[in-house]
Amino acid sequence: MNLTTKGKYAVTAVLDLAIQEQADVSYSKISEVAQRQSIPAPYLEQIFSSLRKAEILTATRGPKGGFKLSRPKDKIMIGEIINAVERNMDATQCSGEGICNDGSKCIAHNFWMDFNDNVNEFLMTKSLDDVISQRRGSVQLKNEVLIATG
Amino acid sequence: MNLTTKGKYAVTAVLDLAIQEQADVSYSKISEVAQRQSIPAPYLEQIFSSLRKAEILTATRGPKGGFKLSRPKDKIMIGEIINAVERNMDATQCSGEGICNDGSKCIAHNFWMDFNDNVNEFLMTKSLDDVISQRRGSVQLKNEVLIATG
DNA sequence: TATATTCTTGACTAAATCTATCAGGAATAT
DNA sequence: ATATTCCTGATAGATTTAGTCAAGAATATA
Repeated sequence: MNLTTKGKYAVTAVLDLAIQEQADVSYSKISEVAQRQSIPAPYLEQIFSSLRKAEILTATRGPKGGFKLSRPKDKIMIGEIINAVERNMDATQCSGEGICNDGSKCIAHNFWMDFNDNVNEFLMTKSLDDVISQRRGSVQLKNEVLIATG
Repeated sequence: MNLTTKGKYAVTAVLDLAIQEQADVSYSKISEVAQRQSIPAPYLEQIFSSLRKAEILTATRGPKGGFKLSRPKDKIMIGEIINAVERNMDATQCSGEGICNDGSKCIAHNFWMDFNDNVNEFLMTKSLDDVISQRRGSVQLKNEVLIATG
């Protein structure tokens, strides 16, 4: 499993675009986002390129050009962003193939599959809108209550 | 956030010791565990050393020596094992210090803190016993139901 | 006591990955 | 035309990972 600076920059930068959209700004330049969020601009270029290919962002070139969200901010999930730029978020050693110990499932295989489910569930149910509205996802809150009551 | 081969080997190897204990085997040699679980023995040596320092395992040297769990298998949590061998499982850029954007919290800071909580909750509520009994943690099952029903 | 066994410690290394940088090109608004 | 902005691909240093290796210390057993 992998969650690096790249994925974190990606989430921050896309959140920045969502906030701009809220303020009625359409396209933002890489250099603007980079400066606001303290991200190296040439690195962000790479990251935005991946996000555009993943159809999370839309770009136009030339003066007044830049990037914007390709969808409403409640329809873009944090997990999508991470998957678009990170190598892999799978916790199994075998990419889920079940060949982690000499061709068979290792004794931790099912545990890591459960872990994957947990992480993916979390990341795929949090939209940009949830995050910038400070709304903690309702699933997460209910989960916390359950844990507290056993 | 980091979850590497090392952490996965660690979980597998400690699960192996838990299974051995269930079969009334007390001490297991590194070489035995390594072979059973397809882990390079000298690497496992390093890993077990960390786990001993974290008081998850107990070792004795000499013939008939080896490693065993330092506590009952329902009192050792998977999260402890990972924390003992991995560099850091924190998803924030700032190690939680809130200085991730030019000295202040970045706009994703609270989200990553929530993510940390979710992951830690999962890993710290799963014991070795839970995993080898194939018991899915009750928290996780309840969570799944909630998600399904909205 | 001698010996084989097993952990203990620390140094070392090759390969992979991460975190960028940079240059040149293509599209577009004015 | 020209300035602007994205687009693409190459490159490279630093860091981390995933191990290996050697020498030493403790212990059981004969």
